[in-house]
Amino acid sequence: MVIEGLKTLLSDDKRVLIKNQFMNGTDTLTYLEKNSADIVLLDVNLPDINGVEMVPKILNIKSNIGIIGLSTYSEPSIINQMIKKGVKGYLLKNVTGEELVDAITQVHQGDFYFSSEIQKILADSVTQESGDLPKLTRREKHILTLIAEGKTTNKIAEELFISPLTVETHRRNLMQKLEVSNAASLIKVAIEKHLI
Amino acid sequence: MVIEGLKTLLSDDKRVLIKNQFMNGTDTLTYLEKNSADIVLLDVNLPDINGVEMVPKILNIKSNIGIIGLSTYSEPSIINQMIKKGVKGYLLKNVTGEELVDAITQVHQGDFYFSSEIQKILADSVTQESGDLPKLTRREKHILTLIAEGKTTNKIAEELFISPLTVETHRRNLMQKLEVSNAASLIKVAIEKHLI
DNA sequence: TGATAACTACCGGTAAATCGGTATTGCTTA
DNA sequence: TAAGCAATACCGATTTACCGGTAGTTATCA
Repeated sequence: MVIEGLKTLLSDDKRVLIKNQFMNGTDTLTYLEKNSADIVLLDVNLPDINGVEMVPKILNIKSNIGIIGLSTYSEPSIINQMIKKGVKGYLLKNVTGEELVDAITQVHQGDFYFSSEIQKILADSVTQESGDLPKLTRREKHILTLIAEGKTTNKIAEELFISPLTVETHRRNLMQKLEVSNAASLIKVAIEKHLI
Repeated sequence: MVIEGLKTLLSDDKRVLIKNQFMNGTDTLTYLEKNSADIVLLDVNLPDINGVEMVPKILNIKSNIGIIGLSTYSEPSIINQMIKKGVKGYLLKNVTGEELVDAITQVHQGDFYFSSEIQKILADSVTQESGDLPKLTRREKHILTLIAEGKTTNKIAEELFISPLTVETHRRNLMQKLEVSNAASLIKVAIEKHLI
C-alpha cells in the first residue's frame, strides 16, 4: 500500500524514475548488488531486516547511493541512529508529493533533506538530551534483561555462575549509565531507549 | 502516502467508490456527522486521536458503518481492543488490492474480515493468553506510573498524602494483578500490556 | 605490546521492598 | 439496601536492593 502511494506521488513528476520496489530487505539487497540506483527510499519497518541495519548493508554495496528513511512514526532515537548510519534524508509517510520530489532531488545533489516534522523532532531530542544512548556492555545488556524478567541478584548470579556481588556491581553500573536510582525506573528508561 | 496507496489499490475496482479521505481523526468525525458512508478504512496511527478511541466515536455517529482497521504493525493487544470496540475487519498495510476489495465487500455484507496475518496473530495471542488485561483501579494506575518514575514508597506516600503502608498495599495488589514479584518486572509487563 | 575497557569480586552499612495476614471506611451499583 | 469493590491503614519479619569505596584479572584493540 505504501509502495503504491509512493508510486502515485512520484508518477506525476518526470524528474523521478522508479526503477524497482520491494517488500522486504533481502530482496532489496540482492537487487542492489546487481543493479544500480541513485536513491533508495527505505521504510524503517521491514518484515525481515531492521531499517537501521539496512543502511550500512546498502552503503556497503554501493556507497554513493542516497538513502532516504521513511516511517509512520517518529521516534527520535531511531532517526538519530539512521542518521549515524548514513541516511541522507528522512520523511514521514504523510509527506506530500511535492516534498517527496524535493527530498529526492536534494539528496541526489548530495545534500541532506529532513522534513520539517523530522527537524522539529531532532531539535527537541537535542534539547531534551534524550537521544544519547548510553553504551552498555554485553554483560550489562544480558543482566538488564534478566532484571527485567524479575530475577533477583542472587538468581542472576546462580544463572551466570558468578558472584552475587558482581551482579550487584553490574546493576549499579547500569543504573549509573541510565541515570536512575532503582530497578523499576531502570527498566522503564531501558525500554524507552530500546535497550531491551 | 498511505491514502494515495489506498486510492490506487481501489481505483481499479468499480465496486468501490471512495467518497473522501482525511489525514486525522477530528476531520473524519466532522465529515461523518454530515455525510454518509458504508465503510471506513481507519488507520490506527492518527496524529490527533487514538485509533482505538476513534471506533466508538464513529459508531456513535452512525452505528451501521463498517470499520476496517489498518496498521503497519500488529500488536495483538491493539487488535483485540479494536475488535472489542467494534471493528468489523483488520488489515496490515502490505495488503494486496484484491484482498482489500474482498475485505470491503465482506464487511459491507455484514461479515467480518481479518487478513490471514491478523488471524495468525489473534490465534497466537489466544494460546499465549497474553491478551488479557488485568483491570487496574485509578489509584493503582497512578501509583504504577509513580513507581515507573523511580519514586520510592515513601516518596509516593508523601506526594499523595497517604500512608506509606497504603502505598505498599497498592504495590502488592499491582504485583499480584500483573503476576510478578518485584517492581522491575512490574514495569516491564505494565509497558508490554500498555498500561503505562 | 601497552593502554583501556570489561568482567570479576569484596566489605560494611542503610534503605527499601516484599511477604503474610488483617481490618476499617466509603463509594457504587445491581 | 446489601454486597462488592476501592481506598485506606497497620504489624512483624525477612529479603533484596542500593550506596560508597576498592581492586584484581582478563580481553581487546589501536
